[in-house]
Amino acid sequence: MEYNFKAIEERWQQYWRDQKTYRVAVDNTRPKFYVLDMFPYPSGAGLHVGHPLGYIASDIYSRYKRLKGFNVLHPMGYDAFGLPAEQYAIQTGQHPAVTTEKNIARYREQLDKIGFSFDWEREVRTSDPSYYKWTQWAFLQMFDHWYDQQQQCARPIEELKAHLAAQGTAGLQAAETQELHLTAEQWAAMNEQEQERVLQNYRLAFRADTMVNWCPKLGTVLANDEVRDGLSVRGGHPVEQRRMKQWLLRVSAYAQRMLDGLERLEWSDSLKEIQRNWIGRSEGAQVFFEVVGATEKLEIFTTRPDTIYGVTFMVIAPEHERLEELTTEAQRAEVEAYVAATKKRSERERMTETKRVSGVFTGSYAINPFSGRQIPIYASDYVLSGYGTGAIMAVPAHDSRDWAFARHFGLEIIPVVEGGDVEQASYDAKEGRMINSGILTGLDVKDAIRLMFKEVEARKLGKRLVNYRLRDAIFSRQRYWGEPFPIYYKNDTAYPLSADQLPLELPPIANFGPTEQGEPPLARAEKWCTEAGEPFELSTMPGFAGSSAYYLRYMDPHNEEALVDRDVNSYWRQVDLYVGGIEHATGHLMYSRFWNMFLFDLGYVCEQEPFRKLVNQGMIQGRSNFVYRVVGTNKFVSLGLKDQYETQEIHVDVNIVKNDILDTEAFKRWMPDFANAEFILEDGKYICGWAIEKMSKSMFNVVNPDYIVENYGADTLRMYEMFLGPLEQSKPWDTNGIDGVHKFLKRLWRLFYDRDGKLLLTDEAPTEQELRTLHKTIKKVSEDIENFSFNTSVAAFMICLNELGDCSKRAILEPLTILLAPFAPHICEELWATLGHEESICNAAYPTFDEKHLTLSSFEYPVSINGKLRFKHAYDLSMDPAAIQADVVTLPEAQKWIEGKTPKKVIVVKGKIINIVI
RNA sequence: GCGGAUAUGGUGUAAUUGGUAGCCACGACAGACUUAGGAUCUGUUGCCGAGAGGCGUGGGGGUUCGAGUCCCUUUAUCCGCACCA
Repeated sequence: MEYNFKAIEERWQQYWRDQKTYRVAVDNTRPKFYVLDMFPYPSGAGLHVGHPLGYIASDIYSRYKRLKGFNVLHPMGYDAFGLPAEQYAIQTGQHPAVTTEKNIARYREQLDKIGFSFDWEREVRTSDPSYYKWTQWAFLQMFDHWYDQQQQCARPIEELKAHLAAQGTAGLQAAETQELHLTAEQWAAMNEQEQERVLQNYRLAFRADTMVNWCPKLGTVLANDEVRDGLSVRGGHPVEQRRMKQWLLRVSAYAQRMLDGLERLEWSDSLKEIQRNWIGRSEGAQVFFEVVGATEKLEIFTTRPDTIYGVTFMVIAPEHERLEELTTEAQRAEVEAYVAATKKRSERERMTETKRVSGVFTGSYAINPFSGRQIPIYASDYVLSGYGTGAIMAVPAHDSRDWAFARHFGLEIIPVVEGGDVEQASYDAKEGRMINSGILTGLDVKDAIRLMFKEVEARKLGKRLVNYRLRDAIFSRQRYWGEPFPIYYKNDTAYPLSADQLPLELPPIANFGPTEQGEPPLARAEKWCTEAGEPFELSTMPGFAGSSAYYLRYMDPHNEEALVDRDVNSYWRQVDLYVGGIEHATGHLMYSRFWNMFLFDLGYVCEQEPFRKLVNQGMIQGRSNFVYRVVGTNKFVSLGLKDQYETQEIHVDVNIVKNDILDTEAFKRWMPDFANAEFILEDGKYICGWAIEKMSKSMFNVVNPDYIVENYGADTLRMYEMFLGPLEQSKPWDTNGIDGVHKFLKRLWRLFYDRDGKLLLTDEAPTEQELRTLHKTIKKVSEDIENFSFNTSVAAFMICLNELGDCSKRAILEPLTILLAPFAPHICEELWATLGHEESICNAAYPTFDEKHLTLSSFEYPVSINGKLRFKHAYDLSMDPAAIQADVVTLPEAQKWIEGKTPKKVIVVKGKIINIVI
């Protein structure tokens, strides 16, 4: 009987469904383990062979943990809101809910075929009202809280109101949009709307007029992580800066905690580094500069207060709110022209032309508080409005950008740190002795910085300050297919719905594009207002809203009273292992941490961090194949001969190429154009060229998992994806080579059954050699799984079979079957049944290795390190210990190696000296 | 510009973490069985060399009895951030 993977896989998938094998529940008698995959956005294209890579790895780990006795939570769901479904809707009029539903069905079908151990009863969909109720709920909680910097904790807005009523802003240390100074009397004198405007300055979910990334093509604003190189990540459309009133989340309030929290996470160093950069903490000072003829001082942020004597001018961003006030009549025309020109330049242009110096003099002067000199104030787009205060003190001698600006406008350059030649370039290094710097002269830079921090505070010119690059997240999108805001308006003031009014369901509309007035699509909805007629918010929430707490919902997906029950949450606690792509480093993985910390502050969850350990699987790229058409003919020339002709390279479907050899008949059938193609072969074959490219339809290099499952089975697919290389490494998919893994499973099968289907199992006692092989494999495989080194564990299985030869002994095969079950669950279930077990192999116990069988052949070998003798323990199972002993000989020549000293022993293996013991 | 990662046969990779470089596979070559092979099995396969032998982990240097592994330097590729004051 041959290994009939198709029948086996169908049978066991059905069995798992029927028996609810993968259903989990809270069980206080067993330790828990939570393994999570980043849930997919169900796109219309379905899964390609790269998508399941992480799912397979996490499934292996889940199954392994379960066999080890853990109660494993391993859920799956769909990130179902999103732009592609909406754009498809705009083009075709099909409701996004319909296409999403269809795509999910397709995804589920593909996932099921691969044999995952998901508990599907816990499935969540972010677009489901019973799910997004809790997204809206969390938003309302953020709306109702502010961040107390002193207690490092979110607190109810009522407590803030009480504080304002009692003492105004005095003594308030809150995360805020801008610094406010109010007395209790001023607060009391405000009407409701005025008070609300003040509160918006503190709420963790708030509305503000800010510069946003506006994408005209998509008709929506985008968050910073959704924009790359001035283009939208989705679609690659140009993005421009615009001032708009938007909802934001005060993510920046948690910057320091998110930075500190990284220390406690088992994430890769590179990922932590990306988040550190994104948070971008920098220590410096806030300094106020007096402006000639103005009452209000100009506030700047600097990390180099030591260079203040070298400040020869100031620069503010073109968007700076005081630009107009600082512009003198004489300069007005020029400044306005500059601002207009800046606005016209897209974000992309601004970024690609960073070397181009531009700017304009405002006509105003400030006074350097230390040197007392008058210095001109410029506006330039090299100063960003969003960072710090949008204004800088320029030190051309020690900042390359200021230097370039000063050179361009002929401004003075005063060196204040020894070390460089300011005629040639700025000297940016933070080391050297201070010169030309009044009280600082003669000090080392580091001491000067320290002294200046004190001086600035002593002279009441400003204070020490930590700045973060991390911006608040823009939370509204002018789109239809997202969560509606549980917000309505009265006199342009936002009011929250109460929790019992949730979910606020997305209303049906027929046309999904923006209105002619440029309003979001929800403006088309009928009766999109409260019963009293107050209009609801027209924007919807962004994609990251729904994915920010889904891991919590999986713990308790059917709870209608709470996002997650407290007791349930204190059992599952947090995700122990999270597997997903690194592309979410600055998006989802930041927002989730923020969201979770916020819920932690409110006492809804018991862990600060959502994901304890995180593994980033690499991207699977495509491996494209090419044929070479002789120009002007329908003749195709094989790779090795193509240089003899003038050829044109054409992508060919990788599914009709095997081991780079083209199936010429299939090629003729592939496209009408090629029906009567002729071939110039080499050695009777047509060899294709190849290249590594992104996996995409247009390159004809998409390999579908269904195709692999159909032809080789899910178990082969699972093992081959792992065998391809280290999990975290990006690598191209190459179906060549899958035969090796498939052959392995067939060989395993043949240890149980012969060709005629006769059972080969025996109860014979295993030999010592066989036991050694078994226990070595147990040790290797379990260590490898713990280290996510799945490629080497697959290799270990192959070595194991090679060594076992045709051993059909139950005592060897039974533990081996359990060992392999996480990788190839279907065939192992079948073999497990063959071994006479009635229960699923998922309920078996993972075998442990016995040192006894390993120590037998292990030996200690001496190593001398820095002249000291140490012994290392080694398991070299390929060697007979007796033979090793025999190889220990003394060689006179070895004395030469150690310069005269007499060696005690020289260890020689296969005639080579591998060690000399002194 | 700053930061991070990687570099090993024709290909994917492995190496007890400083101890026989190339495990395990793919591919290729040869053979067996076969009407047939995109089935199965056996053998060979880093490079040069008929052989003995020599050379070999991107390049150069260093530490060490011993380096793919550690240090310095350099090159290439990939990724992240990027007027962040």
